[in-house]
Amino acid sequence: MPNQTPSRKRSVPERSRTNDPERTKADILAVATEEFATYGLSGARVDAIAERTQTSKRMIYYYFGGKDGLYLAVLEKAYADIRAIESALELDLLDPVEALRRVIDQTFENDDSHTDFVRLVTIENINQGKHLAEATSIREINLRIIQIIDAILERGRAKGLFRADLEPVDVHMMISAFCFFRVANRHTFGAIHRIDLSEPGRRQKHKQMIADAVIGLLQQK
Amino acid sequence: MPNQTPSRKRSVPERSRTNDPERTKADILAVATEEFATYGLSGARVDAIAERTQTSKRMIYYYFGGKDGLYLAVLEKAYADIRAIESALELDLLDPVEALRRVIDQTFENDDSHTDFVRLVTIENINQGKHLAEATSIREINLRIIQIIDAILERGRAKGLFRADLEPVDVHMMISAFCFFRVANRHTFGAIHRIDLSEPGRRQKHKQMIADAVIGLLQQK
DNA sequence: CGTTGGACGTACAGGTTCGTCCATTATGCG
DNA sequence: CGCATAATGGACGAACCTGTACGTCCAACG
Repeated sequence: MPNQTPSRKRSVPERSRTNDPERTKADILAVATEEFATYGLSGARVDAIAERTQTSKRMIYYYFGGKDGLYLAVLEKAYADIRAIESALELDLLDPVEALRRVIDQTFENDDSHTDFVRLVTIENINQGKHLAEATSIREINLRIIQIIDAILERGRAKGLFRADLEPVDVHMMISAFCFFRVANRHTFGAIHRIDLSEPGRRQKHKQMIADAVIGLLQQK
Repeated sequence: MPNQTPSRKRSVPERSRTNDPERTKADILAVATEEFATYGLSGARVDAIAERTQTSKRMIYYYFGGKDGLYLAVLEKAYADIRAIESALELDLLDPVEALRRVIDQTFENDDSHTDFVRLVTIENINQGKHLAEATSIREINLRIIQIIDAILERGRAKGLFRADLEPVDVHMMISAFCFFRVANRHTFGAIHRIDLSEPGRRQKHKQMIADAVIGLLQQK
């Protein structure tokens, strides 16, 4: 007597399945991004991701190989999405100070509105950047911003506006540090000092602050 | 006939057990700090901590109630240790600019040399600051630095050196953001830009940068 | 020198989580 | 139209992880 399988759940076969690999992958990625950003790499649950997806856990392993593969895909997509925004800057015609102000504004707004991205980067640092090391694509993406700042600094120096002893990477770090910290550490910093960092007034003030500080620093001496 | 325990491992009974609660707790805390800082809250393993301890897992539950309790204790101790250092600053006699430079120097060195602390704060932010909210002691600890900066700003304004429209919290955030970011994001930032943020030359340069930027900002206008 | 209570160790129960097996349906192509 | 292959679902297993039951050891003290 072979194993009968009569008790199959027999869900109403009215709706037929439609294969759509791209949609399935995108669906998984979107849900996974949220899960990883919320709970971290070790805190995220594959089952939880699968459940909130239109598809099943089997598909995660089919397309992404496993939890780590999925995490890497999420990380790459997050960086790529941010790149798309930054690359759109058109600054060649502006005077250096104004151009720099726009770059800072852009970074500020980016970090502020893409909290998932900020959290993923934070998580990757907790993980000591091990996954990022494998993703060569991510490196190229971020060099764009260095080129942009470099060009601005060059033009600024040519006009005698900026000092010459600061490298683009250091200027970028200063800007990034401030904008990133505001978002990444908003919970502890907010709780300790009892302030809401997302409140519009303070937001504006902070944006002004970092711009004034960076530009002031470049004009010193 | 009482239950014989013949198959007992029979470890050389030379060394007798000495009860030392304080030592046991400190031992657990030290190991746990490292584990949590390395793997995060969800990534840390109670078994792993117990194994690297002189004592057993039972004691973790005995003294700290569980994984969460242990994590909270680790977090509190980390903040307390940092406080002890910062409170030692003696700045009343210095002129405001020099005093501020010392505060910045202190913050820079603190973050740079206490990577465990930086990682724990990062982890707590990933966790949305939920544990920190329960630890009222931590809040008080951090208000000290605000008082210090406030006093410096007051004296600076009295002498007509500093502008009046920046709050101590905002100045503190600017300093913290830079110093914290350097350590917290050193993996991703270092990998992307292929630089070693702990290299002495760059370290010095960064310390100079943030000090010049903050002081310059306060002296603007 | 027997009793007592805090400090401690071992083993395990209960639940969770990742990853896979097997079966099934869709789709493209000859 | 039939077959090969890609895409999909559900259930399951094995490892892992937290927390606990239960018993032992030790120092202090009357």
